[in-house]
Amino acid sequence: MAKNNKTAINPRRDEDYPIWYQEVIKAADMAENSDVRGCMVIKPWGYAIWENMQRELDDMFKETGHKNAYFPLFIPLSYLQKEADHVDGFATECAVVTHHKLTKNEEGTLVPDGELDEPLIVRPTSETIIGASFAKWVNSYRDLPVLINQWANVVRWERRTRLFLRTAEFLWQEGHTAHATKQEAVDETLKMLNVYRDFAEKILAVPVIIGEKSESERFPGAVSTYSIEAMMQDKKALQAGTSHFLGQKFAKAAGIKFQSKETKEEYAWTTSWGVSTRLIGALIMVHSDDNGLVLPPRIASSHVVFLPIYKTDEERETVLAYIDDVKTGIKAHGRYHERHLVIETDDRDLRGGEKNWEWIKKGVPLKVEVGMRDIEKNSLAVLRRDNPELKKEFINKDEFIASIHETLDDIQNNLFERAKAFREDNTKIIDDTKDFDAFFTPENKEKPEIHGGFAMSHWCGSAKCEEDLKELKITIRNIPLHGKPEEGKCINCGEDSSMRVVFAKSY
RNA sequence: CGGGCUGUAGCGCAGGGGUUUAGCGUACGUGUCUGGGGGACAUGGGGUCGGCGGUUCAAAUCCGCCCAGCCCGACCA
Repeated sequence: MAKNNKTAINPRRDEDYPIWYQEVIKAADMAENSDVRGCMVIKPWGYAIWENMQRELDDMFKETGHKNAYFPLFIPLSYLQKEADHVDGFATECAVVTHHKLTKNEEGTLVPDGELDEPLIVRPTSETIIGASFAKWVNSYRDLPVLINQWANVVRWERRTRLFLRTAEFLWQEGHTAHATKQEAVDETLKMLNVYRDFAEKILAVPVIIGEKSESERFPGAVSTYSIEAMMQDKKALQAGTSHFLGQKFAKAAGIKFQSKETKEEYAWTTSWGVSTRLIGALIMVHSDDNGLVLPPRIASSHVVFLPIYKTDEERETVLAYIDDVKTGIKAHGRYHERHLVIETDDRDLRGGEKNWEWIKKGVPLKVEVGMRDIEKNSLAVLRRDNPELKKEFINKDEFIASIHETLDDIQNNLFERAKAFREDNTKIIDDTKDFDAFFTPENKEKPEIHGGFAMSHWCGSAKCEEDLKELKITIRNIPLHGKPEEGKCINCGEDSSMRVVFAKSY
């Protein structure tokens, strides 16, 4: 059998990152483009990740007092219009429903018919329609706070789409809350931002920077927007989740009013926050390597795959029985972080090497080969996907069973630490304009190599400086919440600045 | 929405007005041998050449329009 030195994914990350990304998705069988422009089909291996995200997040939302509900897919056009900034932000990317039936024309082809009096838009986000409900639900300070989350699909008619990162239709959750006081709403906004950070770091093993968005990057209609920002392996930033303090703007637009203790009529203070299937894109781009997907165990579609190796039917029985035995042992060991371990046995009649590579490309954390030789030695041939050398280890069966949770945790931590080290290696404190320009300028302009990273530099706070820096194709990702106040000079204009912000190229 | 590149079998590609049935690699089916890192041999099946229209005796091939994908911009959660 020829030893093969080439990588499973072509091109490699350093050769062509965008194509590498698509190939990883294809090789892992996670999703594909559909016949509908900009929309994807999420296949079982990819969807399982989303289901796991949903379960983990849903628990966290419930623990912080939120309840799930569901609101309509369609939003009357007039609702969107109620909040001026909101309209400006979304009007250019709305799918609009104008008819309610189809009829056959003379040629026998189906054409839209029955024009609606008022067009409906397919929700790009639900502030306005949920606001309308809140307005009905809230009359007294006793009705507050209202803490609602919805799991839904939304549509944004994006010009340029990429699987998971930006699709015309995507899945997400959107939390919407209403509060009696400003402080309470601000606290909620930050609380959920922290929930997102915990989720990203603990479950996805993706380190993030939490911070506030600059005015130009703010959610349309928000008073302030906060984000979690992650660094991908091409050193670009990805906004992985947002939390918005909406002030009283949407409350005023929708009429969410209540009578206070002091019997005064007041507008509520609202928030909204969301994460989407874009997180799957983040997961791929943070952990995967030149051999395909690498999944952190806490979010993995499956945790362990057994590959039985045998020659005869008799051996097959023996091997499968041995595997069953190991499985039973693992199950008896209890749940992994309150989740049943998902264990597969791949007994398809495929050649060994091919089957091996398939699971490597799918990123399953532990791949275990079992053959007669292992059985004789009461051992297992285990491959940890986080091992870049792809070297398998022979481990005693009972030890494997006893330590499987620790092994999975070790993989989880390893992936997190690796991602964090990568981000730290590529985050620079830069005060000199020339250094700053050089940092963000590729050597090869025609086909830019992977370069840059996060620059922690001073910013005076003006929108003009932010605009000027777009020449370098960078934006302010966010203003870190826990940054130490520090006097300095704006990297663009040299004016006084009291804060360092995160500059980066982004998705 | 602008610029560039690309659409031929599941995937990757060749062919670039006429060569009787459109090829190659790989994947897929069957058989034998194999089997602990991407097998071997044999034998099969699979195609509206992205779509529509035009030029022509003849179009995968030339022309026009459209659609889709990717990259770069603009725009944007």
